Amino acid sequence: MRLIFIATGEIALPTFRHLLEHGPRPVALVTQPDKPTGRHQTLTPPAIKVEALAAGIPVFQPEKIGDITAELAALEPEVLVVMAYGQILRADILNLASKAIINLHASLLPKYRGAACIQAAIDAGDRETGITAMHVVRELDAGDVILSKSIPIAPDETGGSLHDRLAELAPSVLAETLEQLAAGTAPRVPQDAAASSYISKLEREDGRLDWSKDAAALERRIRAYDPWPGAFTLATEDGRAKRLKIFPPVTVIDQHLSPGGIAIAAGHLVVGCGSGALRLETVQPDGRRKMSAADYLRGRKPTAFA
RNA sequence: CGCGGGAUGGAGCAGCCAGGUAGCUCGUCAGGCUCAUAACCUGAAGGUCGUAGGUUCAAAUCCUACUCCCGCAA
Repeated sequence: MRLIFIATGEIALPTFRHLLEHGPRPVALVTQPDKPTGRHQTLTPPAIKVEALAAGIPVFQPEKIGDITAELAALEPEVLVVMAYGQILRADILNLASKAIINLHASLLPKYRGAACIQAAIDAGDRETGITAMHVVRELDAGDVILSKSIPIAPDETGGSLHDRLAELAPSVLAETLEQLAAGTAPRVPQDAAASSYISKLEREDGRLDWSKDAAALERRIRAYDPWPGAFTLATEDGRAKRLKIFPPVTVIDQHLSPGGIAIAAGHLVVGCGSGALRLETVQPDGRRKMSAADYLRGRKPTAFA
């Protein structure tokens, strides 16, 4: 089967490797252009590009995938597989493959269409999530579903741990999908639009905690947003607001404090929420490295979080 | 050279702007008190103030270069 793999995010790596090892070997990889990244804005290639080149797979990095429609068509693909690519596909791309264009999405569709699907599942307190294989249509993540596999979400699950586990789940979803497509037995289940939800891309600023919310919800958010985009608050120290990152785990405790109010006792740092409170374990002041809440309190004297 | 913060005994910080041989909160060790404790009291050890130069009678403090850590931004 002639397959073109279209992906950028690291969640796609295990699936790409699986194809390299067990086939069908992709005839090309389409990924995002190298981008300036890190503290010094060095131009960095996507990790998947590096692996593709090492394996001798041709790589395309168009600014817009529509720019290389002809080149992709010349490869006469039967199947396009899209996973965490990061660009919206134009209509002419959707018709390139003779057999199908499918997308692997990290949620149990129709829930959590969009970019931040992994964080959304934890944030919402769901008990399970998964990988869904579907046909790509114009509307984002709205195509007919072929199959999905689910995994449970652990009580201490973080966005990072769930990301990694879903990445490992994806190869088997794709393998089964390809088998069924080849055999002509692939189901095609329309999504229930009424049950759908859309989660837009997260920005760093989205990680700011709203202490008026319920303690349990904040605890979930801190786990969901770790390591990206991270959770933070503005800590008032000496009358000045300083950014303070907050890392899991945090513990929900039954203590009454005003939202954003702080209680310090025996090296513990407790923050009041809309209902209940959170005991913090690990924080990181602006410009400093990650440290325990007890260490933080030794050198800093926060009076409130906002 | 994208912008910015930082490097001070084991930990987290102050001191630097207006140079004059180092301080706070803890930890560690010894002893004391206590039924007991992450409690309290007394004492002790532990730092060539990131590295290398420079200015000066004198540098943690001023100047230069370098190394490393971190935040923003992507």
